[in-house]
Amino acid sequence: MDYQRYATTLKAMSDPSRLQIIDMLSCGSLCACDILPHFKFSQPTLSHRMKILQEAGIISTTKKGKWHYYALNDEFISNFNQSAQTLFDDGPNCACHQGCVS
Amino acid sequence: MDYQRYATTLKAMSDPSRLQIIDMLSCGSLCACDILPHFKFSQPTLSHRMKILQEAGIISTTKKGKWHYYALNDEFISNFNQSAQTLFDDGPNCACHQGCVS
DNA sequence: TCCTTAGATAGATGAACGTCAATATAATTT
DNA sequence: AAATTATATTGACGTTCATCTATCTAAGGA
Repeated sequence: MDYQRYATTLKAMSDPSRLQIIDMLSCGSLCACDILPHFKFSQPTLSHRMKILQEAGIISTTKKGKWHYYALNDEFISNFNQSAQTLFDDGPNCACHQGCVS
Repeated sequence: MDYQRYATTLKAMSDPSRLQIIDMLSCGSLCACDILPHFKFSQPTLSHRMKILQEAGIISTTKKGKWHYYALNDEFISNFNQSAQTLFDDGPNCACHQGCVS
């Protein structure tokens, strides 16, 4: 499995407010102006955070008029669940397949 | 859901080598001296990383003679999977339950 | 055209993180 | 007891990260 790629995804998620944003997006898309009032940080900080989520492949942006709508990527969720399963199941990188006695 | 707690877990996981260590432990326990040769970093760095994983509740340590054995915590895996499901499913913090139109 | 609103970008600053060399501790072996 | 092996701790240093203020762009409305 691609540890680097999965680590990048996890790092983008590893923040309480980014998790809350993901939770908020789990039933539909929202624009930044809907998200911002739920948090204490500034607008540039939200913009920065959304960029992190986007670069990690977690969300996508679509533009409508002057609003930018953010939505969770479906592949993100399925990739995430699959990576978790691969990680926790016995696999080729698992210790017991490399000659170690556990 | 407890975003802070879940974020702490994800942050501890959000590193390629720590993911690889979790993968190695997914079928049994290992001591540090079994893990270290798989990586390029030094022994103190491994010790530091194991402490991060332990403080996040991901692994537990048991001492046998001069060896410290590390093992994944069962609750970690079940908590992780449950948190993921809670996050991605519609829930009370989801946008559509807070008066936003998506 | 000017003003307002939504959002992004730039640059600065302080905090957190990863790493290593050196050293400490603890168990084992000789 | 002295040497060795396994691991942890300390302290330092450089890097990355989160945040802010200020500014910029783009779209809409007066």
